[in-house]
Amino acid sequence: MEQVSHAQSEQVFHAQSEQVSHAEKEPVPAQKGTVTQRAIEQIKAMIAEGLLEPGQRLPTERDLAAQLGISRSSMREAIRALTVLGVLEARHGSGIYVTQLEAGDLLETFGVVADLSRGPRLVELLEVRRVLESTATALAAARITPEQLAVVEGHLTAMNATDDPEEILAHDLAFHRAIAAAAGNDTMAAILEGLSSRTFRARVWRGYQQEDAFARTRREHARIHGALAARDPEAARAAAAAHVGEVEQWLRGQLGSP
Amino acid sequence: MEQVSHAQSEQVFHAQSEQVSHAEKEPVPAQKGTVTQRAIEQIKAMIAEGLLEPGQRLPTERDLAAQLGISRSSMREAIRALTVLGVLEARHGSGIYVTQLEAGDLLETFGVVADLSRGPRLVELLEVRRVLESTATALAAARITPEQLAVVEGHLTAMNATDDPEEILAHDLAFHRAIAAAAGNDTMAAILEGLSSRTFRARVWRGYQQEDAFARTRREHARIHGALAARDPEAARAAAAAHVGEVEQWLRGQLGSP
DNA sequence: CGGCCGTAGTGGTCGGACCACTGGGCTGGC
DNA sequence: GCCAGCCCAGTGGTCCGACCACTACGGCCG
Repeated sequence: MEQVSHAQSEQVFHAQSEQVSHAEKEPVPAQKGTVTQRAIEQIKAMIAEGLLEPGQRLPTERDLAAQLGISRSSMREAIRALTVLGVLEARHGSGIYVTQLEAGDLLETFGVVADLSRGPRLVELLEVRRVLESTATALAAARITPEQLAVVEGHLTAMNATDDPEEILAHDLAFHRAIAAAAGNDTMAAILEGLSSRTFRARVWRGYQQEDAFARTRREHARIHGALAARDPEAARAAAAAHVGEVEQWLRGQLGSP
Repeated sequence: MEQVSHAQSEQVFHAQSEQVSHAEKEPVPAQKGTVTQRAIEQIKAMIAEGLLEPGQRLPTERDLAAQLGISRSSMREAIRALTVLGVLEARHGSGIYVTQLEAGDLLETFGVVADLSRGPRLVELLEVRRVLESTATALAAARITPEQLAVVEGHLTAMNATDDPEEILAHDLAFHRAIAAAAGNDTMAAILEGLSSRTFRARVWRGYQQEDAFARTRREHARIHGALAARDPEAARAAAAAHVGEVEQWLRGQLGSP
């Protein structure tokens, strides 16, 4: 509405486009895509080739921009992009650093998928979670240490000791997180973390908890814990699959009757 | 080195910081994080709440920036961030649009994880892939249509008809992609796509193919195809798990002797 | 010797100018 | 009357330069 007259037609052609003035002997100047996109790829490539180690500090934005022959603005966009991907980390006043490139760093964006999905895709996500969660639980049954098992048990009892839905949800998350951690596959744990993100579960639970879900959930969790304590991978796998599958089936039924 | 004298100490304090000058009755002005980060969250929230439908066009960068009370530069960083996440899509000269928010759009970034992972995490990724791939193959065995099966078969024969590693790799990818598509879970297919990204597999294969891997791969693929044709989910699951597990075990052994 | 403080340096933000591309309306030829 | 082509307003892409907010380091003072 309040779009004033831009008057951008009085363009004096300024000699600004000498951005690639210097000699470029490359057979293909690789003018593909935007300069920002190119910068993203180049930084990614530098990391992939080992020129940038995890935790290492990068040159300043100004230097990086000069190095790749682009403006600081474009370089900042590239850095921002790699920041949200969990590849880089910018510390105000200090510098830009490569993250540890661990599963948790890179898979944080996975939560966005869960947050923005709805309808049929929620069921698909739960199906993926069922597969991974059951596997992780089975692995945990074989590898879990007594200390880790105690943590799991702690969340189980804490979850049974309260009626506050918020607290129950928190301990529910921690329960599964502890199991995933005990499975020994950080990547799988990180994916499951994303698939169980706070907003995602809260959204599903909003209606699910109105059923007799609390009692059922407690029973299922007890069964999972029992299988872990018994070091029975197959029982653990079955219990976990049934647990997630329960919610999955309920959600599948909800799709037809909004 | 060639860092010239910035001379940025002659700062005349300009009245520029009236960015939040207007009345803000919120109990907490939510000054958390950077303005760009806030913009990202706000746009994400708009989409999550349904204010922005998939495919819909957003206001211009300039309008959006004005709406949220930030500069166009910061807004552009936010847009760029959401672009790399597969949430938004910018078309030069036309406008900014919300993507279809399908699994493929949002999980495209998953490939970055595979590209930047190395060492033990590669094994973890293969373990995840083994779990998902075997499940997807089992599902496909139960649901695949004759047309889809024909496509799978086509890639199998094409892969057996050439000796060009590049071409074999391409058909190998397409073979598994076709199976994943037949499983009926787009989300799972998208994740598997990321786990089988071109650069990822090329890196692993670089050494793997020197063994007698070609013949073995062909045999395993034939076994998978046979299970699909026989509509035998359990056999398909086993064949797929063995196929991925083969590479997984080889890679596991490689870790000790670089 | 230790804490305080100044300051250089770095990421964060802003505003404006200009470039490159798209799309629809206008014009002119057929 | 219709279609092709041109024209141009609008929009994303890029660049620049200034300034703000924060960090880290080192010298100064008690």
